[in-house]
Amino acid sequence: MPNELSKTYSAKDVEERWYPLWEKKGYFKPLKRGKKGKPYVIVIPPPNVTGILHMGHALNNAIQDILIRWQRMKGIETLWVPGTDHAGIATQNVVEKKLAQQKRDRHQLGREAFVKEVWQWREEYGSTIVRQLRKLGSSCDWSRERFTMDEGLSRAVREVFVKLYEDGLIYQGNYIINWCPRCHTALSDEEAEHQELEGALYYIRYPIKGSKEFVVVATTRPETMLGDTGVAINPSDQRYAHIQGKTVILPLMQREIPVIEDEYVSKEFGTGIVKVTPAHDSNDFEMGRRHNLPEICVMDESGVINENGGQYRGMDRFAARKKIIEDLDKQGLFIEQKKHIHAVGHCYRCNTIVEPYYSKQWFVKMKPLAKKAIAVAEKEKVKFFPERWTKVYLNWMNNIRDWCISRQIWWGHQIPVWYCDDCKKLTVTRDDPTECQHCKSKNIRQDQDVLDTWFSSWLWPFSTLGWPEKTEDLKKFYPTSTLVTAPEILFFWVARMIMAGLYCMKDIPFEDVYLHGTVRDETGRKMSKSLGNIIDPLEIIEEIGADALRFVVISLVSQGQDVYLSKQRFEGGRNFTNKIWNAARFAFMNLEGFKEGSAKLKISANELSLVNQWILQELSKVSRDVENALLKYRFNDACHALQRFIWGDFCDWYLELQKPVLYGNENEEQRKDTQKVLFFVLDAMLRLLHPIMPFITEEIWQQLKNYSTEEMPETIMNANWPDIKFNFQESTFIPAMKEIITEVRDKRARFNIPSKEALHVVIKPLDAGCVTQARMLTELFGSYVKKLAHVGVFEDRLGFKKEKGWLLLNVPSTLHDFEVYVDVGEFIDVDKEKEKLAKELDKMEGFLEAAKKKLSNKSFVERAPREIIEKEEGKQRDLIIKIENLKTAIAEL
RNA sequence: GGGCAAUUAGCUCAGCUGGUUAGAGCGCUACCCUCACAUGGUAGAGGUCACUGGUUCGAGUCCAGUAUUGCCCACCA
Repeated sequence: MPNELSKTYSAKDVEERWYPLWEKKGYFKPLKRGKKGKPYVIVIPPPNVTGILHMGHALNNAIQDILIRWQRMKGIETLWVPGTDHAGIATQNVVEKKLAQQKRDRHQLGREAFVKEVWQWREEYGSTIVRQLRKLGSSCDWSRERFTMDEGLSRAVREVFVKLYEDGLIYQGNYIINWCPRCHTALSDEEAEHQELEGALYYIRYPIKGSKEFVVVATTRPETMLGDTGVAINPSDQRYAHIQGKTVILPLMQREIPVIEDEYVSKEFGTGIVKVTPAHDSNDFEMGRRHNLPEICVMDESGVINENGGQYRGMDRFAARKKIIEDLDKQGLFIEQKKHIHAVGHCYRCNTIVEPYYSKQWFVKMKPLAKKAIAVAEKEKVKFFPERWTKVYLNWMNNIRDWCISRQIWWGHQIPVWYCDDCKKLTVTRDDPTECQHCKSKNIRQDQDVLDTWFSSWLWPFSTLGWPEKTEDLKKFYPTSTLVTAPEILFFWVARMIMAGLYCMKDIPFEDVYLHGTVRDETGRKMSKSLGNIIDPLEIIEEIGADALRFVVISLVSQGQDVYLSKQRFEGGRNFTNKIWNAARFAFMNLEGFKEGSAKLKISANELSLVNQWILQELSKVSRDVENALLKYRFNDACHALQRFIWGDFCDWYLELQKPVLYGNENEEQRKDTQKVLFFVLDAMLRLLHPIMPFITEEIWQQLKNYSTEEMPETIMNANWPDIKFNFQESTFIPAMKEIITEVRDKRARFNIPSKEALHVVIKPLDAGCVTQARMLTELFGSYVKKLAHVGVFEDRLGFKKEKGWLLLNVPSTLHDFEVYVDVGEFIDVDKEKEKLAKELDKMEGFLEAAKKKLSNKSFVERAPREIIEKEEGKQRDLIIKIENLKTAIAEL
């Protein structure tokens, strides 16, 4: 019956079968079983509704799923809250693009119809990413799925806005903000991404009034001169003492503007004279305020020169820049331009160069919120993994600036502020007002702006649990346990969530923050659609399955280092799933007739063969290793430990060694024991692997259940995390046997001895006292060595005398009292062998030299710890023996 | 300008609190379609751990500096 498993693993059928079943049965919901105590909770970093699954998501969600599945199997109540983000600007852009294709635009539609259009778009496409997350195997509790604009979360946004306003932490004001001339909206400082660009520093003459002299200013943005209302020098700059208090004529505009003195001006940069444009530069703005300079805005919301720009009106800012320089040049006022590399802000959504723009916006005062957020990181109440991010976080928090939260777009949470046409006062309330709070006038209008997307995301860890209602979920699941995300949104999101949590919930939102690297292509570039270097995770899943994808991606994650991917890398994952599959097939073939309640092995050391003891010992080790790795978020370590055990220990050695036992009928009892152990190890192995590779483990495990007479859980998802502790007496026999086998195989390979040629191997006890032990070796391991190394005779012989064609094996460093010989007869190639042995001898003598030097070093012997010295002495003894052996072997050739 | 990472086999990377004969996967070479798997097996080659100093009995591992690369932050126009 179980042999229906096909020869190669087909991920697609398997994966499509299990996920719907898990979900339907409600296994992703918080389930109480086993351990009491604090539940383990993760909130998903909500992907944009516009999103489609990319490798970054795959990595991010694979990690979360591993943590959740692992904790769930440990009997802890787990919750993984999924959801999506309305992604204000990004989504609006997408829908606008769609409209444009239909030759429509949002202004034609009007606000209400446009918003409706976006909602419709969301209905249609918004579940794409959510469906794709399922394909990955993500075990989120979908019954709790949230959206940053759903009713509850909108309630939360409203609540926190009003609360902040009432606490005096939200204010409205005219300031220079980052403006995207393409999206037509203000951006926060974080949303303006600085990129180093090669620009130019333009040197321009401004005539001094009533004089033939000039002052020379240097600027990177000549077009802003149209709005200049002053020229500034440093008060202590002797070079310019003579122009203090003078007036200059602004070229092109012929405006008279004063020379002011301000400490801000650096004497070293440019000419030491700065043109002051208060409406288009944040430093100039502050300077302007200090000196009461007018603020003249010369651009409109699209970055086009407006009516204040005189003859340049209607020109795009960059066209104007060019024209202005030309015109200045004609007038002899342009001196030169010098190459200048500087960081220029770009819109994080559309990559347009942002314009510092003077406008009325809403802001959140951040300093008061940051205070506690700093403390919790310093006291490690919130811990960052890798730790180095703590510093980055603290640095940002300590230099935090106010957060511009108003956006001039339509898709988002409209700002809950109403202006009264009559008394001009503001109404800010939790429920939509019908009249002015102050004068009861009905002539009120809501603020047209919406809030920054992140103003809803920063509430995510508690808004998704029901806040501001006092729900059961909130009580039970807040604070959450681990946040898994990428460092790119450390400031945007993580830092702000910590502030919001402390402000609204009076408690941290999560205990651990695990920051993983960015997914890049093999040349180190970020994967992006525009670069055309993406590897589509869905395509990979289609081809080789989510398990293989997860395994590969996760094995490359090392402590926050970036992940470099190429398509070729996924082959390894496919091969590994296939290996597991075939190991299982083999196991099932050999469990024929086995049916026992052996899930719990109750066998003491002396009842099992050494090989069985050995694999159980290795299993204990790997279960410990995986546990430790996951505890420390060292996912690649967990992967490697499992791969090494499954492929190396289990498949390459254990299964191969047990073939004689399983095939042969000589020892029925040993065969039964081995079946028991095989069942046990396979079961444990699958459970250890399940968090990383959920589908294949479930598939095999369901088959395995057929062999158990004991009740096993319905799904491996809810099986227990194996806690395996075998402590058999360490045996030197297994490693020695492995060495003998390897060495014999080596001789065979190097001398081209055909596999049909059965070899003769002799163990020679070095003294009579070891005879019994040698006999044990040959008896215990005879069948193994014979099968795995194609040995015909494997015997022990006291006083064995080597003849022509016999070679001393260089191996069993763990067996001091024996020598092992193999007869390669006619196949011997003396020169080849000599060469190899000489090389080996050379190496060993080098090591011995080093060991001797160390041990004869007085300070080493005096200062090094005892066990290190003993180890070194042991090493020296081994080396001496080895060298002796090598020398004899060479001499006897 | 400030900060952070990285630099170990041809490639991609492990190497966590200093003590091994420095590891893995891929690739490479040779042999093997052996009754789980050729998406496989066996064996093998391949490294003066970027450089220079220092601390130490002992450094791939700690410290300082140099170089190269990448990332983040920053209002000097």
